[in-house]
Parts: sequence; C-alpha cells; structure tokens
Amino acid sequence: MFKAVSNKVAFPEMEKGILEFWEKDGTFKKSLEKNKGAGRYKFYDGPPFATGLPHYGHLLAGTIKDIVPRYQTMRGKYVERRFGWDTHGLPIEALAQEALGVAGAPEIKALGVDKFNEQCRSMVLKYVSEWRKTVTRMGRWVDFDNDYKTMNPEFMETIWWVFKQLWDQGRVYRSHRIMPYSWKLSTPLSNFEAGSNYKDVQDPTVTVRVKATSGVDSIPALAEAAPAAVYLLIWTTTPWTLPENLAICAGAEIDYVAVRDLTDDARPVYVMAEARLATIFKKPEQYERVAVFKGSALKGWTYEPIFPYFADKAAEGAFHVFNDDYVTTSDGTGLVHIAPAYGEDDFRVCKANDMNAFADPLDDACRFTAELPEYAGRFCKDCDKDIIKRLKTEGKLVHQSTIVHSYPFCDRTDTPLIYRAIDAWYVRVEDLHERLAANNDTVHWTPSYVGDKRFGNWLKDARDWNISRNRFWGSCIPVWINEADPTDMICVGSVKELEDLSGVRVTDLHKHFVDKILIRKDGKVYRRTPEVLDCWFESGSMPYAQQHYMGEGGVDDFFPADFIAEGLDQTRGWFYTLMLLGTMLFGKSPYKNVVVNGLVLAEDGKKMSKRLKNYPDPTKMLDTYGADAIRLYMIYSPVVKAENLKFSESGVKQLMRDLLIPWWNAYSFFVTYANVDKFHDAEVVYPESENVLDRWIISSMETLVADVTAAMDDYDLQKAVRPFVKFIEDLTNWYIRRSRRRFWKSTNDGDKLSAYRTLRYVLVQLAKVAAPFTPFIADEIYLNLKGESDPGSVHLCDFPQSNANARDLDLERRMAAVQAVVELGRRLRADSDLKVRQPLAAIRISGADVKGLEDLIEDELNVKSVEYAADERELCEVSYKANFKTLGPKCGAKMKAVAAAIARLESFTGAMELEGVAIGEDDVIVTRKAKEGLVVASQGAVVVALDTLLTPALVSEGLAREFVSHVQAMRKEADFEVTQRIVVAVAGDAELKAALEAHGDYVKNETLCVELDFVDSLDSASVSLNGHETRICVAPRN
RNA sequence: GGGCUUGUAGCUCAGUUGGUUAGAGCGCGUCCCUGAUAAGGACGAGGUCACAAGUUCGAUUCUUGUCAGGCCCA
Repeated sequence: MFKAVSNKVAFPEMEKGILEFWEKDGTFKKSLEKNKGAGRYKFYDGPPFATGLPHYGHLLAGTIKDIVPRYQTMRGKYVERRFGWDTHGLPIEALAQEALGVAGAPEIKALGVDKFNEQCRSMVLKYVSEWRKTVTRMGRWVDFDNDYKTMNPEFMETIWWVFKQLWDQGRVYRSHRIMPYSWKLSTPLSNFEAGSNYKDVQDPTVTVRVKATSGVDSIPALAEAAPAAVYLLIWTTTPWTLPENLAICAGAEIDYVAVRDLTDDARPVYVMAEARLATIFKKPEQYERVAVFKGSALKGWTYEPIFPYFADKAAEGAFHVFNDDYVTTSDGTGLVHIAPAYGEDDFRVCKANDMNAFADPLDDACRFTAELPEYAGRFCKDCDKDIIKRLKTEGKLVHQSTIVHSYPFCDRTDTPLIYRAIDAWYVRVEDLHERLAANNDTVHWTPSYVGDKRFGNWLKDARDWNISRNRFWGSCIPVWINEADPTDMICVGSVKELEDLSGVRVTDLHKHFVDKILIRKDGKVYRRTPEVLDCWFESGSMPYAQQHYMGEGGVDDFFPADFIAEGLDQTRGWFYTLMLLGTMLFGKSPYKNVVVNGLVLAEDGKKMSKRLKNYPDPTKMLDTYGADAIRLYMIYSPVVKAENLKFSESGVKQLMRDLLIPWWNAYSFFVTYANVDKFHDAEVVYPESENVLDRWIISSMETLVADVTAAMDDYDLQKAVRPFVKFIEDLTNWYIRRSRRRFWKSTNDGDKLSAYRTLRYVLVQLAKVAAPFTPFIADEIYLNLKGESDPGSVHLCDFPQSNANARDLDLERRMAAVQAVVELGRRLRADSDLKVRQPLAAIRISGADVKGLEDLIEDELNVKSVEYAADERELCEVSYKANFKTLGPKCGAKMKAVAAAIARLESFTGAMELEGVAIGEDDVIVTRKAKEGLVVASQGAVVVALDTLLTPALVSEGLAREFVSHVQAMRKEADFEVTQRIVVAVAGDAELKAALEAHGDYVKNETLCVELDFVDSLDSASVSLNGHETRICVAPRN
C-alpha cells in the first residue's frame, strides 16, 4: 500500500514534515557524501551582512544558490556549500554605535576602540539563528556549521596574505582620497554618512583673473593683441581654496573666447567660455572679441600663481591648464579652478595629467597652518572674506556674488563638511584593464549583457581601488610604518611574521589588538598605519580566506568557482572585487558561471519598505503557501535574469493553482486508485506499454527532461521552469483525463497495469526533474512512490538522462493534432448547443494527422466515429497566401506583386512561376476558413465538421448518460467510497425507461449499481433529465 | 550628466538570425461540466507592441532620437 494521500493538502505542513525528515535522515550530508571523490562543482556563497532579518532579496538569491547546487549534485557532482557571513564594516558599526550611545569617530575613540570593537563582535551574530531558521525553511541546503565569517582569525590572516601578494607585486601605494570631513569632529565621514544632511546655504562666489605666462602665442589672433596682459578667468564658491590653487581646467570641446575689456583702462584680455560671456559683461559694448578657439587650444598654458605660498610647486608641474570632460558651462566661466587637496575632480584631473604637486595647509580642525602665515590658526571657511578683500586689493577680483546651493553638513554637529584630502591606500588596477577584460570573456553570464556591457564597461574604466577606511571594526591594513621615516614600511603577511618581527604573541587581528603591537628593527620603531580595509577586500578574498589559504599547495580544489549568484547591484561590488583579486593573484577569473538576479520590489513597484508595510511578511507567506510555491514563483519570473520583480501574493497563489495543486492532484489520484486496486510493484517498473497514451506521456516526459537539462546547463532558470507548466497540464488534463477509465475498469488486465506503471513511473521521474526547484513536494511524492531499492530521498537520485529512444516526436505531434481536433469539436458542440453527454454519430476531419488515435477523439467528444474528409473543400474555403519569409529574399522589391498574384490563385499544385519568380511548395501558405452554414471549425490546417443529426438511438443513449451523470452526483453527495456498490430506484416516463433498459449494463457498470429498479413513484425530489421529469433514489448495498 | 537595462491586453509575462492574422496565464463577461473540486472546459471583449524618424519589398524585432521606470556610477 502507498501512504494514503488526501487531495486536500496543506503544503506548509507537508514541508515541515519533509524538513524533519531531512534533519533526522541527514539527507543533505548524504547527498554530499554520495559524490565525494567524484568531480567537484565549486560554489562560492556571497556573504550577506547579517544586520537584519532576511528579506525577499535574500530568499531569492538563496533559492538560486540552492537550485543550481542541487541540480549539479543530482548530476553526480560534489558540491560543497559553505554559508558565509560578512561581519565587518559600517552596517555593524552603526548598530554598535546605537547600542553604545556613541556617535562618530571621536566619541568611539574616547570610549575606547577595544570596547567598541568588542561590542561589534557581540552584535554580529545577533541574527544568525533567525537567518538559519529562515534559510532552512526555504529548503536551502547549505552548510551552516562549516561556515565562514570574515572576522575569524584564520579568515583575517589570509586577508593579510592576500594583501602581501599585492604589496609584493608593487600594487599597493599610498596617496590621498578626497572625502567629506567634519572639522568639528576632526574625522572623515563616509560618503554614505555625508549624504544624510544637506541644507541650502548661501556661499560667496568669486571670479578671479590669473595672468597667463605662456601659451598665448599659440593663438595668432591673441599674439597680435599682445602686449596687453592676457588673463584666464576662473570661478569658485570656496575662496579659501584659492591659495591652494595649482591648476586650471578647460573642456576640450567647449568654445572659448578672448575678449578685450573696454571698461578697464589697461585694456586687459580675458579668456573664458563663450557661453558664459554675459555673466561678466552685461553689455556688448563693454568688450571686444579678440579670438575664438576650442578649449583644447588652452591645454598646456601656464599662468602666474594667485598667491605666493606654493609658487615653488611650479617645479612639480603646477600652474598649468589641463583639459577634462567634466568641465561644463552651466555655471562659472568654463575655466575651473583646481585645488587638488580639496576636490575629488580636482585631485583626479591632476593625477590624470601626472601632476603630483599638492598643497594642503590645513590642520585636523581645518585651520590654516603656518604655511599661510596671514591666516594661520583660523578656520579655513572663516578666511573667505579676508581672502576676497585681498584679491580686490591686488586687482585680481573680476566679479563677486553669492550663490544659494545645497551643501552637505555633518549630521552630528550640524557644521558644513569640508571636502579635503585624506591619507589613503590604493591598489593599482589601471594597468590591468586588458587582463580583466580577457578574464571576463571566459565567464558565462546570465543574462549575458551584464557581463558584456555592464560589467565589461565597468572593467574597462576600472580605477585604482581605494582599499583603506578610517574606521575601526574590520581587517587591518598590515603595514607598519617607521615613525621617523614614513617611506620606510614593513608589510606583514601572516601572524607568524608579525610575531617574529614584534616578539609579541598575536591572538586576534582586530585593530584594538594589532595597533598596540610595535615593530622595533635596527633601532627604528614601526607603528601600524591606522586604517582598516574596505570590507569588499574581504568578500573579494573569500575564495582563499574561507580556506585559510596561505599560499601553500594548489588551489584547484576550490578555485575558480563553477558558479556564483548575486544581485545586479554587485556589479561593482562582489563580482568586481572577486575578479580583481582573482586576476591579480592567479591570473584568471575566480568564477565561470554567474547568475545575476534583479531586485525584488513590492507589488506597487516601489522598494519594499517596513515603514510602508507594502509587502507580505515572508514568514507568513511561508506559513500560508509554503516554500515550494515561493521558490517557484520567483524562479518563474524574469527576476532570475536581472530584471525587477514586483512581488505579489496573488502571483504565488496563482502558481500554486497552475502547478502545485494539479501536480498534487495527479499524485493523489494515482495513490487513491492504486490502493483500491492493490497495485504495488516493489520497484518502479519502466512501462513497456503498447498504449499510445502511455507512450505519449513518457515521450513528453523525455522532452521535458531534455528541455530542463538544456536550460539548466545554460543557467537559464526561468526557461528551465517554464516547460513544467505544459507538462503538468498534459499530464492532468489529458493523460489522466483520457486514462481515467483504464484505472477504473474492474478487470485487472495488462492495459490497466501499464497505466499504473506508466503513471507511477512518470510521477517518480517528474519528482526527480523537479527536485532542484521544488525540493519539498518532489521528495514527498518520491518517498511515497519510490521502489524498495531506490535511494532514500529524491535528492539522492540521479537527475534523469533524457532517453532519446523513448521519445516519439511524431506521436507528440499527432497527439497535439488530436488535442486541436478535440478543442474544435468542443467548440462546435457548444455552438450547436449539444452537450458532450449527448452521443453524436460522427466527426469529419481534414488536415490533421491523428492516425491510430481516433478512439481518443471518439471518447473525448462522445462521437461514434471519426471520418476523414475526402476533400477539404467540402468543409472549408481554401485560399493562398505568400510565405513572406521564404519569398522575401527571392523577390526583393517584387514581393508585393508576387504576394498579390498568389492571393489570386484558385488552386495550387506545387510548382509554378509568377511575376518571373519560381514558386515552390514552401512559398505558399494555405489558409482555410470554415464554410458558412456548416457545423465546421478550423484552426490552422485542421478542419473539423460535426454530424449533428440526432437519431432516436442517440437520443436514448444520451438520456442514459444523463441518468448516469446524475446518479454519480448523488453518490458523491452521499459521500460513498469510490468502490461502494449501490442499488438504484427510478420513477420516470416511458422514454427514460426504454433508455435505461436499452443501456442497462452500461448504467450499472458506470455507477457500480447492482440493482436498478423501475418503480411507479418515489418520494425523492424530481429532477429533469433532458426534459424528462425523473425521481431517483440510491442506497448502498454491501 | 554617464554606462547598462526595461517599456507588448486591466495585471504578470512569452515572443527563438526582421516575414502572413502578435501569444499564454490571471482578471472580466457569457455558457458548459461536476467521482481531480483551494477544480476543469468552451466562447467573447480587451493591443497604434511607450512615442517619433530612419534602413528595408516588409520593423514588436535593426539604427537614431524623445518620453517614462530601474540599477550602478558621477
């Protein structure tokens, strides 16, 4: 006996049962051990920040990361799956700050970095158990016990090893990074922190003239205008940065003009963007045009420093004009003042032009240092007014105004942030563009455009990587710097190295431990640089760090990964840092296949928001619909191809209705009748059936296997799931429907056995194919139906190999034709108001090959015979149309004429010439239209005509069937077992009596009636059977 | 502002080197069925394939531009 199955299933309950079974049985472990020693399929888990509960994005990524490894496991691969945790970085620090009631770096330092870091450590694992619960409930098999955490000492030691490799390659260098800086807190902020407090403020703007010292000669019109002085006009909203000006930038494609200022007695010549002329000269008579030229002509000009303080930087290449695309003419003069220490673009442009001079005369609190004696000790912004005054006095100020603009403020102290250069560590990437691109070419991306375009473009423009963070909770940059000579540095690559160098036993690599360790060597003292590493450095190092790889032995066992998956937002995150480090360390891509998923949005298309409550709680969804339904819903959508998904509860419900419930019903149907019939082979037997339905459903099964396999091997999960819908539809609404009688009939013959064997075999195979996607229901069904010697879980089975021999594409085609004929027949019945229970004499068909399957049509449409029309013109009008696809290339411009000629044809035999073009069989498409007035319908080439003539015999049979149907309803109403025998009493007119007598055996057989009595009257309610008033009474009979 | 991407029925989405009358499911309306019943079936309404120009005999598909949404960057 199979375990009895109710057709009313509670999926969440069923899933919990399976979870318990997996847990007790150790199925996950078994699935791993089974393939140990077989080929490895390498998988990396991208580590999530566990700073909150998992949301749908995590569930989605988790599902993808489950399906592929499950599939590969069933394909015989050994797929280790270690869960990863991202434990360092700002998200955790933010939580710790909240918990400790401190805000900002200075308060953390005052509190003590040790206290702070330990707080972080204690909070990292806060949500771990919740995560484990949810991930497990979703059915994801992943190793939580053998997980990796970026804060583990082994992990952190490998980070040092990785860093040292880059150091030894000469890739690591110190430079600056322009960051928002709170002068009140004396600390840089992350861009994220800086973005939270913008205000509209009024700032001064000044236009300053700087005297050109060379370059003027390159423009003849200008050279002629000499000897009057030529000035470049620059504009800024931060006058205090003018003393630090080291360059000027022009847009190469922008139009510039040189004009003589007629309002000034010295008649100076000013250079600026043509588009901005009106902002300086209100009236045309105030100036005279001297020359017009592109910004590229300005490149290389030199000019006189505005202030004397850094004039010596000229030796380092300062005070030149550069070109860059970021210059606009939306404000200013089109000539941008550049102070490399105080602007991100400023810094970048200087670097791009190999200008390394630098002027940063500010202390920790942003007060000017002694380098600017006149302003020393004063907060930089407070000096704006004095500087403007001085410019005026010295005749350098051309124009002065104010501007109201949005400016970032420190959200702790509400003081304006200063963008300024901070010491920073970089990894050189810009020399690697070609190698990165070449390695990326080896990766199979899903969808492909992410790799080709999005990621490819990103790599092409990859900048040097800023890897330092001025924070506390993270892996430390393992560089110790000579206190006396900052160019003298020691990079440490392992714990042992540090112990040997310092003589200190090292137990923990976090900042509050490591910073205390000094290295003394040759009488010099080395102190660690205070920064921690960007946590992307850690996630990018996870292939090596999760193995605690320290450069010994090969990496083939774990590198590169066969498969990774993450969201689209990781293009410049994990995908990128993995690729960088893989390329730098081992010269190749660290992954071979990537599935990129899109964002999961709320149903209204907005981001899911706790505040708005615009999405259903995941736990509630799991309790209501179960994990299989949610998994399938997500995978069936384009979200597995990097497109957004609007998550909708009704979508999940729909999927259950379309797939899971019919599938379960098919299974329940099988078990119910198999138990009634005591069908129970010890093993799942491959049905060598003669029955076309059996052969057809098995062939369809093989097609399903082939389609799913092809899609999975291409990592197209959506495409892999799609064919299930069609298959389940075929299985339930055609195979079982058409086979029902074979299961019900009372004789246990070979055909019945074939039916059972086929259905069992198909359900078991289906469970295997579906197992990676819907692991619960697949195992539930499998466990009940499997043979005695089969593995103890569907997840320990081999994925079905598509068996080409069992496929009969011709049969599948003919069956599709049968389905088309049936559909048309049903339509005709509906049109003629002839219910299916009324037998009809014949159906005539044309254009459909249904050989050998006629009885299916007879049965389904309740007709006595299927006939082929001798000539389809009896049934329909035939006309001809050009096949544009084949004719187009042949005809070209003659296409229209040929198409018209074909449309005029009255008959077509196969080959002819029209308009000088040879027409072949394939070039003409025959269209058929059901003839008006006949009971005929057509669909494509298939034409069907129904014989609607009702003979007395047919009417009588129809009445008997109507009677049967009613008795069946009464059986059901009375809740009889399907095998319950009954006795039936009827009272009705003579016609009914005659019908029941003529079809007595049929009636009794169908209704399991052992005694059919015709009586004069009955108490029961009267019903109308095809217009015949009838009273019926049924009773059980043992 | 830049890179990438999306826009097809009321909704969710298919649409395979450009080819005839652009499909499915849901929803809606009408009807049928009732021993798979949180079902099943038939029919119907519903589309300027976001918009515009171009290439072509022919464009939902290719090119360019515009508009709107998204991700990343600046």
